[in-house]
Amino acid sequence: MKWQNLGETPCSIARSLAIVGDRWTILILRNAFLRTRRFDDFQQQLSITRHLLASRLAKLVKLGVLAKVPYQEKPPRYEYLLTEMGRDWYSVQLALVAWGDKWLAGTEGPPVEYVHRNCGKKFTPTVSCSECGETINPREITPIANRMRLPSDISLTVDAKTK
Amino acid sequence: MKWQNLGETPCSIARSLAIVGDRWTILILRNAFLRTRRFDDFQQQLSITRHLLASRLAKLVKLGVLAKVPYQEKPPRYEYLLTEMGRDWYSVQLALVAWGDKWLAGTEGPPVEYVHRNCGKKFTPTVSCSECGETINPREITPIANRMRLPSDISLTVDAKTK
DNA sequence: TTTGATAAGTTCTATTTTGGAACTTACTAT
DNA sequence: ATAGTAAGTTCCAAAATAGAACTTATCAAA
Repeated sequence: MKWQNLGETPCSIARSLAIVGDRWTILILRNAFLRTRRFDDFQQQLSITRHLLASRLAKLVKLGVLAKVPYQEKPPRYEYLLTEMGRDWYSVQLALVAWGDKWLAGTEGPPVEYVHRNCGKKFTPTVSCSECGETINPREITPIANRMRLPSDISLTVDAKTK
Repeated sequence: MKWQNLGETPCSIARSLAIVGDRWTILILRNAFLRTRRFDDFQQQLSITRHLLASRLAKLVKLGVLAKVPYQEKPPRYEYLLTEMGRDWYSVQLALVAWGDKWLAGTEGPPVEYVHRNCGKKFTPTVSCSECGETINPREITPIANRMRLPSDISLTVDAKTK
């Protein structure tokens, strides 16, 4: 599989990875959500090379995740703002944070906590069913292939024994 | 920033990326959730080089995401099974699928749909608040740094104008 | 009017990572 | 004896990345 083709395969994971499938891109988006907008700020905060940053930002703009917006004309200067598509990435970021908090935080607890202002409480981001609201358990999900060919043919179960 | 250090920074996103921050690893986990367990099956399904597959599997085993379990003794053969930590990754995967379905599926609709057997319906994975159950909107979240230094100092707002 | 600073990149070379293919080891089956 | 299977390892060429310096455009200060 070549990375150029990845975005064209009938799999939403593969397609997403074609955009955000490298570590720098995800860190750039993390900082965008923390209100970083300018080239040099990203560069200094992340210690990313300028070359890579330029190419990642250009890609995110091309694909519609960020918008490059002028903030002054003389000399021309731009900032990178999250689009609606970019803002929607927040769900994935929160899910990633929740996983890291649970499995990688060690004894010190999570590096960042989140308050949901609507209810005023610190919370754990939870992936739930849009229809019944229940928290998702992988064992209770059946994937149905529309156009993607699944490696095996059937439903997802996680701990099944070798036949 | 060097990748070796990424796992040690006080940020759950960075730490998670130290494990799953490359595209192959995420595709390996995708297929693991579709019941693939053996080296050659992963290799053929993904068209990944054997060398990379071996190194990615070893890393996932070392970090506790997969378990390498013998399934026969003569000759010794192993399969790679998701651990609890690995199964928990499913939340992130679903969030990623939901994002890809929404923004990258085009007119054909999602390549795979998911049924929540508990309620019997096709659903969209939704990230919600563990405390009040509401769907999360990034504008309603305030991150609180415990040990991570935030680039700016304050709360997250996505579309604020340049000052 | 030279010097310095700032922002947003681009260019250059060295190093690291990845891709592709063949090879190895330890069995089993014909 | 030959072929097949599973799980890797080895080798080399090609691609991506890191690190540092350089460029362009403008403003501000000395």
